[in-house]
Amino acid sequence: MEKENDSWFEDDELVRELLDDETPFFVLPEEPTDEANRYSSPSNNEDQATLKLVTSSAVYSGPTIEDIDNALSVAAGQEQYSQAISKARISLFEGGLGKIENKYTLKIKSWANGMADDGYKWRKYGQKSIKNSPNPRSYYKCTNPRCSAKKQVERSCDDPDTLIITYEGLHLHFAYPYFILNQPQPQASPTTTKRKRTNPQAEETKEQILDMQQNSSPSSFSNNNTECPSASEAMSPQGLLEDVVPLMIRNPTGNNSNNNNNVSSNTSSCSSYRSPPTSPSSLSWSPNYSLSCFDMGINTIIN
DNA sequence: CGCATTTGACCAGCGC
DNA sequence: GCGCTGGTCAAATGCG
Repeated sequence: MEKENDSWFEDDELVRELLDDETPFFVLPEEPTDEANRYSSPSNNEDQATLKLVTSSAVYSGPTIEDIDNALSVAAGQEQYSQAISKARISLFEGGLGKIENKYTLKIKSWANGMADDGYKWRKYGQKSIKNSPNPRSYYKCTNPRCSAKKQVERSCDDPDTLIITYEGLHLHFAYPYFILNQPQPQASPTTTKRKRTNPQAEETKEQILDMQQNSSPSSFSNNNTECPSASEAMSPQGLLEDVVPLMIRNPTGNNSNNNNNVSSNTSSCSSYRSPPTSPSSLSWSPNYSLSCFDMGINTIIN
């Protein structure tokens, strides 16, 4: 919660916007073509794909692997992204990422503090002993009340140095920055933006997003996750990958010498709410580090 | 005192 | 139906 350094100020601003019920931070473009021109980098296809995802948002029933694959496949037809994403996926799976039903699993070598950290803030809510395994399994939930992401951490019984981390669900809040905004300066005139008329479909979706913001108090969210629109559908392929990519950063085979590269320069292009690593026992790396590392990978591939 | 973690109880799903 | 197993809940505990 406490601010680590100046680099968090931008994120704090974003978080405040996200949490402010009075401010319609996410608004669909009135004129998609104009928006597509505005967000023309790297390609209009990306915006159209994202728009498609946003406008097709439905009742949130929990992200699935299909959601991820579908979202990824949206960009798959686009030359730049299909290449980038396919490479990223290959890299992920080569690094130990596995896919079991609706969960992603990752086996990594633990070192130093012996804990795995992906840059998100997790709350441990349970621990169970596992049959035929001397090591217990820990259960974590994302501390963001709007997020249903969970993960399980256990040690491999074959190799005590290997952590088996199972990710289930997506970081809903992490999808927020990928909503298309029709206001370059969202704080300029919130009231006018909120009631601005658009096409009916866009208006409906905007209302869904606003409803999500208003209904997603911790209590209501915990009672009923269906209040939320599909995060996975509203998420860009980049965001989806980032949800699992952070673990790759900790892959022992990875090149950790890149830690300090482009940390600040990339946060603006991919600002997001990623909770600071506050769990004393499990967190040991910078969220900006994970973010920038992925950005470097994707940007390198794309460029 | 507030927050995170621990830990035992409870519940649901599944196989026999 | 019963027992086993995994997942979740919530009170107790610890720590800063």
